[in-house]
Amino acid sequence: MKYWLMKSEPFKYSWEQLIKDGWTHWDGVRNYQASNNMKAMSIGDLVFFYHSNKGLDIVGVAEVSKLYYPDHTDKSGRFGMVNIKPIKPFPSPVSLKYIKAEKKLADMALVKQSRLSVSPVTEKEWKIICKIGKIKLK
DNA sequence: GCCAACGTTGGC
DNA sequence: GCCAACGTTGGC
Repeated sequence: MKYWLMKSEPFKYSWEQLIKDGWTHWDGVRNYQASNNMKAMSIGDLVFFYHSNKGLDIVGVAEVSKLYYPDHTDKSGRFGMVNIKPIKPFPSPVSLKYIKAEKKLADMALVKQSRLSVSPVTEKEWKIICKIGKIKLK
């Protein structure tokens, strides 16, 4: 089991929209590091859904539901995507502010590489954030 | 709206 | 293969 974090601007594609849709393909990534992270995902891996620009918090947990495949919106054929489906919203969303203030989370890629839209999360970080956000998975 | 960080492009 | 110029992301 691996853990990830994916960013989306809520006015482009929000958590609420994901709930409505039931699933989505994560198209539009044009960054090798982000794309490679998606390549490394397995079915059932869990994903924090983060709202960038507006909101600035982790609002829900999603699950990888389809392995990396070519992004049809990328004409160059260099980048791919995965599908995800929503699992659960956070009863208490975890803000970037909190993550920055918490020493144990200071090494998160979200903080260190603020421009990376798909990043890995360690098991330790995952557990801390779940606890803070008061989310119980199954 | 500004700007720092950083990825990409293209000339050499 | 280097690096300046440029574009984009995203927090503030």
